[in-house]
Amino acid sequence: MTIAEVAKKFEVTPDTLRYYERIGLLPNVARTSGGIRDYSESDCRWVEYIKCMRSAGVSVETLVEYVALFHRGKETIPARKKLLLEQREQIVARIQELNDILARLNWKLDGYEERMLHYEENLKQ
Amino acid sequence: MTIAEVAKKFEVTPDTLRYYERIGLLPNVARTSGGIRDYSESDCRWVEYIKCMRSAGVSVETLVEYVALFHRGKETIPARKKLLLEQREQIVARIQELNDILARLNWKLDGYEERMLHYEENLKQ
DNA sequence: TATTGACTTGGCGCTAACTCCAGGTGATAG
DNA sequence: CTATCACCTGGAGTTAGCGCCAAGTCAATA
Repeated sequence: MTIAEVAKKFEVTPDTLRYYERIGLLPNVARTSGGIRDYSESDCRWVEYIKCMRSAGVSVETLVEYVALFHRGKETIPARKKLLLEQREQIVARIQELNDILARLNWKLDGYEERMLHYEENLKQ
Repeated sequence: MTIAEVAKKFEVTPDTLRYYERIGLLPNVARTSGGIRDYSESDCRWVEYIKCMRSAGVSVETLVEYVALFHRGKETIPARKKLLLEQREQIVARIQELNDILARLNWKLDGYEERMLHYEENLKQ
């Protein structure tokens, strides 16, 4: 697939794909004889995975580290698992935090319900 | 309270507090005769609220908008409520998104469990 | 009176993660 | 043959949200 096709499919810009390649997040993308990028199925799966993890707030730096470990082979499986576990913990903590804030926001919105009733009551007079 | 006291109490830097004031997020902070900031109880509640909403990912820009509405009085209550409802929706969506990613990460980690068992099995031989 | 030490302002610097641009190349359509 | 068009590279620019620093002021202490 060309860079434009991949970009469209996964809703990223070609610039972002080139950027990811430059920093080592998407290494080994094949080229045609003319030097044009030709993304494989595997590359696409990586793009999808990266998009997913990025949207979870995982930093590009961490993902670069993960990709680097992956390309060093089986011996890095424990290290990769450790990285994933850390990320999971962060996501769990983040969900907890957001739930707490959500509760607070709901409470605040209850207050607004009341105040709006008062306000509208005053308008009637 | 002085800026240093507020900063320590809410775990922000004095620079951040001055920054918030500059952009209109923390308006009307009183000053002593010498020109030194003197935070009121109300100011402190705002700082705490801002910290909370910022940690939920609400942008500084949105908070400035909310604060501006607040200072325009009761007539902006519906508008403020609308802002809060929008923020709630975003947080709910974010929690949903994170839960989905968490599920995927758990699934991936299951795969790592298996692979690590294989790997260790191979080491024994 | 002189020296701290916390505070003041204005403004430049910094990081992450892109985003854009100029100038150049290769394949294809007319 | 040339003109278009998508792609290439290297590098500079952008945005949010602060952080840092110099130079100056003020109140309290030695």
